[in-house]
Amino acid sequence: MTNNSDIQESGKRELLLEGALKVFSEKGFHGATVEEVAEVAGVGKGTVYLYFGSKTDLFVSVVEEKLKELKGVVKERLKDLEGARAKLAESIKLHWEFFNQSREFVKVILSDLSGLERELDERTREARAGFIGVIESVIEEGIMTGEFKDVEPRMAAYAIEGAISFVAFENLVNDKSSPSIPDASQLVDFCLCGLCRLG
Amino acid sequence: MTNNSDIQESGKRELLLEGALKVFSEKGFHGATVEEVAEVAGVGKGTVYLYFGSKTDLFVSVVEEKLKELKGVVKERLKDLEGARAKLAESIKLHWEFFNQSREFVKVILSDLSGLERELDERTREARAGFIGVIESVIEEGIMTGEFKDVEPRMAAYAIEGAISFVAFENLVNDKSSPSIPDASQLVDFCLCGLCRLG
Amino acid sequence: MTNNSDIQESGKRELLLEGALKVFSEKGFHGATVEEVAEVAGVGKGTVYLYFGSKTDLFVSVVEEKLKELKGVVKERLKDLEGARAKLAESIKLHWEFFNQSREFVKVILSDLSGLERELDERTREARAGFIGVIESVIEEGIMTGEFKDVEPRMAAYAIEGAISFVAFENLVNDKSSPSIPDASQLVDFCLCGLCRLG
Amino acid sequence: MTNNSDIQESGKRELLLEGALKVFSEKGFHGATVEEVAEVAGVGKGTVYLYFGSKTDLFVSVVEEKLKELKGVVKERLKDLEGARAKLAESIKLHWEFFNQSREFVKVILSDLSGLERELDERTREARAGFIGVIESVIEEGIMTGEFKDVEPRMAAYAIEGAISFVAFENLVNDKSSPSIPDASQLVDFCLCGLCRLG
DNA sequence: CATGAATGAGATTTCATTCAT
DNA sequence: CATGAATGAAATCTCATTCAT
Repeated sequence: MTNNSDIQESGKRELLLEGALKVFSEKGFHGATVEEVAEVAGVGKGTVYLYFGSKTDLFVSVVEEKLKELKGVVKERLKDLEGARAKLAESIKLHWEFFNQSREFVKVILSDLSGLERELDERTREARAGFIGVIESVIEEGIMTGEFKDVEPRMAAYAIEGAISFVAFENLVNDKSSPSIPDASQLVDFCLCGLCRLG
Repeated sequence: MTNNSDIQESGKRELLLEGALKVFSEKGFHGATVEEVAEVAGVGKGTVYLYFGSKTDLFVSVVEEKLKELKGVVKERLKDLEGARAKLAESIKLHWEFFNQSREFVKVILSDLSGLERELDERTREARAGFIGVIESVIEEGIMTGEFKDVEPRMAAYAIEGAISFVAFENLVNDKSSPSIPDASQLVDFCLCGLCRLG
Repeated sequence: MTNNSDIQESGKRELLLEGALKVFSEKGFHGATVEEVAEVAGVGKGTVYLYFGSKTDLFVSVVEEKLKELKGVVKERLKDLEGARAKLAESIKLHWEFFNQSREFVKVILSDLSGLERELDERTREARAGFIGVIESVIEEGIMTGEFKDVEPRMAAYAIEGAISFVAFENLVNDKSSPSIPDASQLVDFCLCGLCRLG
Repeated sequence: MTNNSDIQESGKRELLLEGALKVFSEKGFHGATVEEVAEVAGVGKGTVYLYFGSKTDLFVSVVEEKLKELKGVVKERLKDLEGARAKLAESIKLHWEFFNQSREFVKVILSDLSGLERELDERTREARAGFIGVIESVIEEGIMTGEFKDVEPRMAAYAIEGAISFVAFENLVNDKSSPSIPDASQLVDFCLCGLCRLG
């Protein structure tokens, strides 16, 4: 949809996104080569450029895709919940599950994109913003209903995102095959109530 | 005959570390070139390899150096404080100041090093762990004194580190010349007490 | 059952030659892509290879076609003329008109085909030679009748061809929408009488 | 002087220009590879980019260099001559000698540069114009002194240039080891007096 | 006959690293 | 110790050509 939009639905685009996710996750943006992505996707090198404008476009597309996916899941699940607290808890839980399900993806998110072309950088930022926007909304809602304190919603959202990402990343680099904290409840508690024991 | 060790006392190493910090911060690991670092440091390109084994070694050294520095500062300041709460608050504050003082450094910390040589990767991890260890200790102390809940200290430390980093990063990519939240008090409150209104 | 030869009478070949002329003229041999030629011709990319052996073959065919066409036109017009002088003048005029009618074609003629496959190179050379042969014959005739000096006919023909081509090309690269010398009379005079003022 | 101006005088630049002249002459711009040029020049591939910004820059530099050289030679020789006629004759002679001395260079001059970057295209045009300017001046002089007819000087200059180039090229593609017309006198006569027998 | 998705050889260019001075 | 000219491995991307439909 980025480059050549009218290509027959052969599923190659999906194959490529999957392969790219895998390779970028393992090696990061710069460590990965287009050739390897193509190989993993089971297509020729040139085919990549039939579906994506450049290596960077491919990368950004992977990020967009995944974040959009998560955003969708989160929004869907929040519909049935009442109360900002419950919603935030659920968001964090889903987020956590997502990161532990396709764990290497954290590395993709944290990948060094300094020096990307403006437009693509923009797209990454937007995808991230869109995704974080969901959490931001929940926080805003909580502030309105009085459940949450009067914080800067965006800041809080990024703080939460950061907390989840870093814990997930830590799990990852320590090569634990399963996360050291098995469920998200500790993170939920941390975000909602902080570290301090209540008065 | 001021100094007879085989450590060159010409100060070039320091010059290089400074230059590298600046350039890596601006362009990230992959965006930076050894040549530019040498230029900024005011030395020849070949000189880099007299003091550092490789570009990566230089990069890792910068990270180590900076994290060690911050670790030292934090430890020093914590000595005079009483109570894990106060100590954690101070840690966060210093951390925040650090990130906003040499703001671009966040990018360095988050830089994509996937696929690095094992040894160097190890050193980065250790530097980070050592640095985070300070916060971890404070948390452990708080748990013991009953100030903090009985959380997994490492997880909590990473959550805090992540929260700070992401908020700082968000400030960065939005090109705000000054951070949107001017001091760290909101972050401190978030980490200590969470989002929920008490009672 | 209009035509039973194995020559496809769908007109695609002609369409392709036309499209190729246009595209090669605009972008030169190397700047043009087979895909664009096919697009302009309104056929599929693969179709090109049904009618031509390769991109180069297509290119050479265009040259052949056009030069043959011009050769035909010139020969036809010369039939009714008397005297080598008049014939040469008419040839130059037609040549000039041709170059200014499909002006970009000069670029095609001058296009860099170095390193072409021998066979194709040969064909270009022959086409050019055949085309120039007309002028050569006129010159030979003029020498016999005593109208022209006893020059090497081929050399003279190439000199004339070069003079016309370069002036046309100069017009082209200077982006003049109409040639700076509107008719060929100056060129005719140059070729017939040279620069020097008589006696 | 194009890219990195302050490189020690190791003679590599000259080596590269020579190698490039040779390779571009044999294979044309597109047929030549940077690697081969480097090989012929006896340097590494990367070295090319130390002295020239790109393959195209290298190519244009060769053209500039050679045309400037010829221009210089012509100007020098014309100084001692009297009369536009004699000057033009000498110019043509030198031109002819030049083309037959480094004969393959014609192909370089005629090379297909469609689609070059604007700036470089400009440089080629200017080099050519500067070179042809010499002939143009001579023609202007001749017109003023009454030796030549009142033609458009630029057109005449290009016509002459074209005549010489095409004859030289014809010699070349026919693989004659020595030119079919050994000296330039026929060309001189053609340009000065045309084909027609006087009176 | 016609198509265009797929391919992969091949070209340019960058840049970490070396080493002669 | 210091330098920076030289190198060449490696990566991205293009595009003529093929072939299954």
